[in-house]
Amino acid sequence: MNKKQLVVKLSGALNLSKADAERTFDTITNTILDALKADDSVKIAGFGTYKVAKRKARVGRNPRTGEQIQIAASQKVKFLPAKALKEVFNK
Amino acid sequence: MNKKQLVVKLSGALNLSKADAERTFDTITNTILDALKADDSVKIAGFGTYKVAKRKARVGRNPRTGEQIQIAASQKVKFLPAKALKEVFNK
DNA sequence: TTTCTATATGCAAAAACTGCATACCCAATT
DNA sequence: AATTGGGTATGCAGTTTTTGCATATAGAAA
Repeated sequence: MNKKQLVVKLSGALNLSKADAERTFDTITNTILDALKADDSVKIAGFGTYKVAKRKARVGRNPRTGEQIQIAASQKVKFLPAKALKEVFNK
Repeated sequence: MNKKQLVVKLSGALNLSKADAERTFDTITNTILDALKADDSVKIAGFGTYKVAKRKARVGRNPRTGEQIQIAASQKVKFLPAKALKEVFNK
């Protein structure tokens, strides 16, 4: 399912125009992103937690040439599924 | 930030009551979950992709006792941040 | 049409996962 | 508004899993 299909579903479920549904959805993702940018984690009960994970620098490799490469430290957004979410998929 | 705080922010940004903002948000998470339950991945351009990862059974270990443990196969929801999202946190 | 994403490759190192106790924070009920 | 029940974070070791490097291409999405 892509974003467009999701927006269509939301449009129906929320009784909104597609444009409004999309705007609503974008507002939510932006709100979450803003919190993450401010180095805050976002905990959503029954769904999961978004947090920014810091990854250390390390040695990588160019798979084509086999050549070693230094990989800089980086940050990435992590999503940790809530307990309820894990149970849904393991019953 | 927890769900309640997020709902308050959305309520302001979307000009909705808190109850409506929460209902809207729940509808979105439920829609995503339904797709995942149907074994579909959810790809949101500019944000990320949710998919269900299947993990095989394996042998683990109790860190306290060192005892070997059989771990059953399981599934978990994975979130892969989109390119745009990685860039935000690495500039 | 033009941008975005998945894939596939080998390999080193970081990170996750396991059980479990404690502390903590949140959500819901009274 | 306050209490309580429950989910979540943390630390521990050692093994499994994941990550992410470059790059082209195919396919899909905006």
